[in-house]
Amino acid sequence: MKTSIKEVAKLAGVSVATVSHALNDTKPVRPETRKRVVDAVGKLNYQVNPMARNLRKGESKMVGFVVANLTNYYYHEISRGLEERLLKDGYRPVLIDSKEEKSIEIENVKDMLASSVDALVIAPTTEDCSYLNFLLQGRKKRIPIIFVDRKPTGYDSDLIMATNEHGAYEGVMHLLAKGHRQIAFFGSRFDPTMNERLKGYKRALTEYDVPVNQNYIKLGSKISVTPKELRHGSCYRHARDLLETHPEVTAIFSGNNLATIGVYTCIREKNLRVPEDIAFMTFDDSFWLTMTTPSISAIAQDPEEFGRMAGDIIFDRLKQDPEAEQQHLHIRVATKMILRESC
Amino acid sequence: MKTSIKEVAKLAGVSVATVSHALNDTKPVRPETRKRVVDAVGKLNYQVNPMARNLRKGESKMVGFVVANLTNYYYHEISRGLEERLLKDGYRPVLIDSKEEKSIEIENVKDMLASSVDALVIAPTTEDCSYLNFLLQGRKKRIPIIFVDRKPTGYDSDLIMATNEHGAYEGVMHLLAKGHRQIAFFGSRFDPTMNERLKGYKRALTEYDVPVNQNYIKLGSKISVTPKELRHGSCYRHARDLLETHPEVTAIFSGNNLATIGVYTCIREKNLRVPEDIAFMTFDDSFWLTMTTPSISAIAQDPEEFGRMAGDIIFDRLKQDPEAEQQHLHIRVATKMILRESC
DNA sequence: TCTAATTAGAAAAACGATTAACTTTGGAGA
DNA sequence: TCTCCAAAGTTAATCGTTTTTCTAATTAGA
Repeated sequence: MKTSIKEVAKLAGVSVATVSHALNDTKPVRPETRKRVVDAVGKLNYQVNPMARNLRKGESKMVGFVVANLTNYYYHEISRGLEERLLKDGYRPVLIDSKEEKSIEIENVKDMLASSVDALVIAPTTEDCSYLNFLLQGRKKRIPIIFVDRKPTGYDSDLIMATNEHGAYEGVMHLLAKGHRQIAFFGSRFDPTMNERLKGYKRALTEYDVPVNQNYIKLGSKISVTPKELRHGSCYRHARDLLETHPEVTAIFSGNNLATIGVYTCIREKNLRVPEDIAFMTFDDSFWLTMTTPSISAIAQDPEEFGRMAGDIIFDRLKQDPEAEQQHLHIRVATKMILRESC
Repeated sequence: MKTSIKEVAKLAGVSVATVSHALNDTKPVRPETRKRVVDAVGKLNYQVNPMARNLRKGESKMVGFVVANLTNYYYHEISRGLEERLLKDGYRPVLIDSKEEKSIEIENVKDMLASSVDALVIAPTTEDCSYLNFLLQGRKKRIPIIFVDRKPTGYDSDLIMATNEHGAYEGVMHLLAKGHRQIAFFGSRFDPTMNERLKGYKRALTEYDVPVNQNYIKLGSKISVTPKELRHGSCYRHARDLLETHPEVTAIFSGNNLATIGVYTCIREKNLRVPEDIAFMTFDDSFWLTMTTPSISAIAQDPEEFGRMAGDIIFDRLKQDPEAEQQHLHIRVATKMILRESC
């Protein structure tokens, strides 16, 4: 064990209460006494034991971040922003991966609640988050819960996500304006967010009176693997099938970064010229999209900003009276179309 | 607050001690009594409060992972492997970013020790880790400390890292075998690991009787930024300078993934043909190295495996008698050369 | 049948802080 | 001079567990 407040008290010749008050400024302490305490702290290299403090104060200074799929570096970026914001107030994020499995997600949330985190950020795997009602029942103190990236049903709370429908709409409109009419849509998996993007895709087509062809819409399986394995995952196979059976397709809109890895790998292996043979655009920006030849146009989000915003909301909520009826924030962050060489 | 062991005890009509013993199998409990306890637990949806338990037991079930630079997704991969291994035994990693700053690293380690983590994994920013001697002094119970990726001086402990010297040697030998003689070396920053790679580079040159030209060796600054910003960071500028002032250079060996982002961005912007105008090889493999045209050859490590190995060592150490004198493991994991189109 | 050993459970101490409730002292105001 | 209040401490309760120690009851051995 380390040195405790008791030994500090003994060395300083005061009671533990006085040490605590001196250190936390919770009660007036004579300058002379304070000096004795501070000296003792320095001499003993004392640091408070956070477990004892947290147990007593009923808090943990931890924020759980339950991530749908840590394979997706997109979430790491959110985490970066979140961490940056939390550390400013002495809080820490604790990540856990749901691997795109609802059952794991539920376990994760349960686990986090059991660890008595002070707030929870959830990037849900599925739409239905009603399990939260069950998990939270019977709790006296309610904790802030912020959803990011995907909008759940069955449980309402603060929410931060991109203008997915509009972003996809804008991207597909660009492809249409360039003259493309046979445009395919790929997604790494079907979830509420992907659905919004798909809607944007369809709306754009409809606006140009292009019929929606279900054969052009391909959604991958939800297994969670490393990015390297994604190169030849389900999106890769779907892309290969589509390009072989539907050579009339002239453009692809990829619904997210993971799908792009598979689809673009396929395009490369088939030695298709981009954008001449096939135009390409993706949702989500990444540093490597400028390393490809040609560089890849994208509908960009700012995930780090999502993380910082989530942190802001958490501290707002933490400051509020937990009993007060609260209006949930549903924040939509605008996407930005970044045109490069691929379309 | 949530329901505590007290209420379980009351409902089951036993003492808290009995509840604890029944739940932890630390003492024999009559089947009938146990059933009453289990029923009460179920009815109240009771879960132990980990802070109370940890306070009492003097452990935290957390492993601190102090990362040199979380911008580098390489460390996220280590973290993935580590988390996977730790979760199997009910432990959790807690990440913190040192942003390539020694002072931040020291604060982070101090912070982690104060949080009473049960073990520490450190990917150090600097060679000199003697500060640990100071931070650890006066602790009764010593905790396992595992270094990954970079070998420190001033404090000896378990260590896991790649065969950096050999990996770089092998890569540069390949370039030499292909006929290149003017080979540049880029690194994102100078640290012990980069130094090992640089040595491998030099040894290969020497073996071919090629003099080492200091003008061909460029090391970036150590600031920590996002991968997107890295595209035009110090490695980018160094590459631009070198390619303009030393057109005789025909091949580049990049010392790590971050440097590659900058260097390759420059190559692309200059519209140089790879490998005809300039051959390219990098240390560290990434999924996007096959998305570029041409695909990029790499000296691959398996960072996830590093994480798992670190976890294994931690549990070994935790099982050992902490007083026993221990032999520190210095594990070197072999790299693998993956040849693609860039050289 | 009596003693010793075993078993099952309860009581209480401990972990290391915070904090509410007391004590003591000194000074101000009437 | 007396009362009251504020300041600066101390004592003790508390958070929710685990674990040591204690007690009572049962069992085993002779």
